[in-house]
Amino acid sequence: MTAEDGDPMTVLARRDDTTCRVRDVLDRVGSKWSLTVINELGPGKRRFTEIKNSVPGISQRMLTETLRGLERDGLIERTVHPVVPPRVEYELTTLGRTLLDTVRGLLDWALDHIDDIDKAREAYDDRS
Amino acid sequence: MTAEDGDPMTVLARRDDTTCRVRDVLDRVGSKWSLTVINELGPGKRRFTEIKNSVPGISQRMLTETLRGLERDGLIERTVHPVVPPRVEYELTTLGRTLLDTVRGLLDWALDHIDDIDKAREAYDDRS
DNA sequence: CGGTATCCATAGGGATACTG
DNA sequence: CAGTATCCCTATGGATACCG
Repeated sequence: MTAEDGDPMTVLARRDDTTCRVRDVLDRVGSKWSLTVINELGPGKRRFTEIKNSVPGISQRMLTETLRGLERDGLIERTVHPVVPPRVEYELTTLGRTLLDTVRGLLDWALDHIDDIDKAREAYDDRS
Repeated sequence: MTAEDGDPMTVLARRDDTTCRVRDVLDRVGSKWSLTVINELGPGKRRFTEIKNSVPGISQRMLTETLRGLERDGLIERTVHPVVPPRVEYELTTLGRTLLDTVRGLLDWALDHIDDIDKAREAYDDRS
């Protein structure tokens, strides 16, 4: 998996234009709410307000922007049902689904190591 | 928030205080340069300037801040060699190493799907 | 070399009000 | 319900200069 044959080249440094494009992707995926929202859509279709309620702390504005960004990147699909009151549903696309496992990996890692990190932070802050 | 039965509760919505702490971790890990830097330290010890050179676009200030944050979280260790000129080396801790695979997963995903995403963006922008 | 310190512009993002 | 539209403040982060 690694290119550890004495070559310190990494996936991100391989070529500069590729690097920048990877950065674009990371900026989207790593943006404040994206991972959370993608994970939230894992189980299936969700409505706007459902998502909003299950992601504590997100504002209406940020949810809209996050969803638009993910839609633009082809990771989720937005379906508007022409009824009143409006019903809008979001679901992962095939592409989005390929990201789901990775996202879960990161989220699970975070959950598993929160305590370690908290301790490390305390230790660090005490030292200084 | 309500916890209905049959509700698709997710890892992030499980409990509110846990949610917030996961957010903290995600904010660190998902911050602009962290994933890249962690990945960069995968192969082993690196010096400050080495890292800076292999992460195109990062400023000295941002690299310092990113490294400090990761150090505070116990993900990397900083070693200062008392020589002139100074020599400072960074390497992943055991904890940091547990994150490496996940990080690589995300980076690899980004690399693998850049083209898909670019196409999706174009298609989206054309439509609107 | 490996940082701080400072200044400063801009994007991120909250709060609130309004709408089809 | 599912958004826009504003306003406005703050954190992020680039550029530059200096330092042990």
